[in-house]
Amino acid sequence: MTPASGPASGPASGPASGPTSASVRPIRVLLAEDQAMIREALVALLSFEDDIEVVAQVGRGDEVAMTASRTDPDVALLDIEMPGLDGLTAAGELHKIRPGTKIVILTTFGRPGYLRRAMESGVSGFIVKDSPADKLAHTIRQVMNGQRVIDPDLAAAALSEGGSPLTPRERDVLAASADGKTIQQIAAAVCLSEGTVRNYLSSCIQKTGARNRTEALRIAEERGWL
Amino acid sequence: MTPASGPASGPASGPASGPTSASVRPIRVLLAEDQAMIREALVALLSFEDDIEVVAQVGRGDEVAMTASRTDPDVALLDIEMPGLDGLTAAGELHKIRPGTKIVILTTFGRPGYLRRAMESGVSGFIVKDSPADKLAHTIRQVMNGQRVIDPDLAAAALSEGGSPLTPRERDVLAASADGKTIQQIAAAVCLSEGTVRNYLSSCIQKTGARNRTEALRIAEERGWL
DNA sequence: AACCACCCATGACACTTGTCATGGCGGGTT
DNA sequence: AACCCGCCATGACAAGTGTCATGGGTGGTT
Repeated sequence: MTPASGPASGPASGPASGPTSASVRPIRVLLAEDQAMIREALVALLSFEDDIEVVAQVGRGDEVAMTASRTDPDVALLDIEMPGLDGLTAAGELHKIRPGTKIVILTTFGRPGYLRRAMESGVSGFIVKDSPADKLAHTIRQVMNGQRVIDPDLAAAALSEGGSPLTPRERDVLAASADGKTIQQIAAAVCLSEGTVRNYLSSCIQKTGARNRTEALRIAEERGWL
Repeated sequence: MTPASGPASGPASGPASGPTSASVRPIRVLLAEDQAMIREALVALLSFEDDIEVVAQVGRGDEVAMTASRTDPDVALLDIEMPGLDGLTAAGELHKIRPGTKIVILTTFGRPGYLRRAMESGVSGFIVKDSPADKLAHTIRQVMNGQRVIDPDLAAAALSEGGSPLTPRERDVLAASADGKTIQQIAAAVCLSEGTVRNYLSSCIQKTGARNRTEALRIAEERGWL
């Protein structure tokens, strides 16, 4: 009952002529978004564009690569927050096996660290859900033209921040300290001595400029250092 | 260019006959959701329903009541996470000035505490964004018929939990402890002695069964005790 | 009046956490 | 070989945090 709910419903009736590009064959889009209602709403939104066709939908990050191989999309539209595999990792995986497929990240949080990781994963576009709706179709057409689309404010913020100063191990320990876990629990989770955990956390706190491990975790998350 | 972007675009051509109800006049819907792209995508989704018309969109909670007075909707569809005023408070406000308007909460997180607060605010429907897309239109029609629509799992979870055991002051202090704040900072924020803050936090930790204030905060948030 | 719940505060104590110095191990650089 | 960096660990100390007992004040209930 919703539009384009099948994997291949065919192009819109008549010779498709998109608002900007005049290609006969519509742009084939894979959409990955975990919340079903939002996913189908985005499909509805794109169904109004004659030159764009959603050929596949997935609700988990770990289904992106396989579904792309099967449905051969031109553009993959990926949310970041997804079960199974986050959108950024899924982007890297997809870019490795299908370098020709353009990738657009569509996310709620415009964190500079996300953007940096996205650029390292071969992503062509990065837009936030706060943007007006027409930005979505517009971005899809632009990346198909070989352009890169990045929110200007976000790009500036990402450039002003350097890369993560945390060593891999520090990162692990800090990440394991989420949800108010005890030093004991963290030590058990990462298989380390409690003293070592405290040392790592201490240096995380130093490097983030925080006063707690809780605050350090929050700061590191915002900066995309996890 | 997006469907139903104007406040009053009129009913669909021909005598409207909805899939379930056979009313001539379409159901007038007010949509409140802060993320512009999602909001317009939901509008696109609802535009496929002949018996439903989105007559107003807002991106802030504090605009709900005023816009409802101006546009006279039958149903208000409210997200919870919004700037200005959260959706639950906005629901209470709206229910007070327009008790006839049905209210549906559409949210990302299905927390039992949210549901309880929603019920106290005169809400008729409560659905999560994980639901399939057709649930949205279906829910709108059901609440128009005077029915209540609540996710069964959520209802069970909310019933199994009692109300908040936290006293108002405990709630304040715990809420002020977010983001890894120090006891000093919390005390300054709520204008209390440091010792008193520790006492309140201690009882919060007791009542939540947590081992930290960090974990206590997380638990209280999940249960909707804030 | 007696009682209870909540509010606020203080002080003492024990536990957890953050910091620092120190040292051994492995790998890569100069 | 000397050096630096990251990894892991220990021990000691200081600071922060959680717990408990205690007490005074307010307002509502029985």
